Amino acid sequence: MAEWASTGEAAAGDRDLLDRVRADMPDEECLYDLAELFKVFGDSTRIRILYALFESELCVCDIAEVLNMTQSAISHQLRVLKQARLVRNRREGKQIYYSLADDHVRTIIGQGMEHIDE
Amino acid sequence: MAEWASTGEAAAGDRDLLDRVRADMPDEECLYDLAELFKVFGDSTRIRILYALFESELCVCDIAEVLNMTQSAISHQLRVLKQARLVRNRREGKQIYYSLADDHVRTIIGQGMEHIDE
DNA sequence: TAATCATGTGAACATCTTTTCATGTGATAT
DNA sequence: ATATCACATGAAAAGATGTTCACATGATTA
Repeated sequence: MAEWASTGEAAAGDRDLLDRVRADMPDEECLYDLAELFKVFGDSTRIRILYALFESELCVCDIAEVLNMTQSAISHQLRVLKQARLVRNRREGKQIYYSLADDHVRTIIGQGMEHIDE
Repeated sequence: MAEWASTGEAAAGDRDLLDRVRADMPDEECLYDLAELFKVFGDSTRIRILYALFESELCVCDIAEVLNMTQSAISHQLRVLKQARLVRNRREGKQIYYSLADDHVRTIIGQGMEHIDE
């Protein structure tokens, strides 16, 4: 028996399997963007900011107060969230109000919650 | 006019709003776990591994070949994926086959894709 | 048993991240 | 205009992360 046919599952199609996997793989750029997106969710400060915005739009100093962090730290993170188009902002006088950009945020976080609650 | 009533949106409920936001915030541990989970998705190597496993279960060396990376690097990443319970494995002779642990993986990645395709 | 194959793992290195600190910008009020 | 408030931003320091390298483990075969 040839060595490439040694095991069940992966044995059948075989040389084709890896080719098929390669073929179905999205392009490099897409995968990179996807990883970048999840990286944004991968920080508890940013997760907390997003959760805060679930309730209502908030200005920077309010977020800072709720999370008990410096305004500067929050501002840096809001920039990351904005670049990922997860939040939007609008100015009102001196303050700038941030809100969730769309519903994917809720869905993604919701699915994440489901997974850890297993 | 008192300064705390200066703007529209956040002005009404007011002192209550931040309290409400604080109240609805999941506990620290939960938020941390959630961030940890997304951190796992936040690396293009791991995303590529997961995508490869969309197609079929695969052994470590096959994954390494498909991604054109060293077996060691893949092994390290599989450990991370396993600790996050995103993949499972089974032994078959010398080889160890990895597969997706559940459907949250597909859902989460799918939602991520939708977001970047905007 | 010894050799070999597939995989796991610890340490080291380079790189990237997050926060802090100091300062810059834009808007309001005096 | 000047002071003040809310926010943004660059640089630096501390910490976390991913890959490589060398080696260990576990299973098969000779």
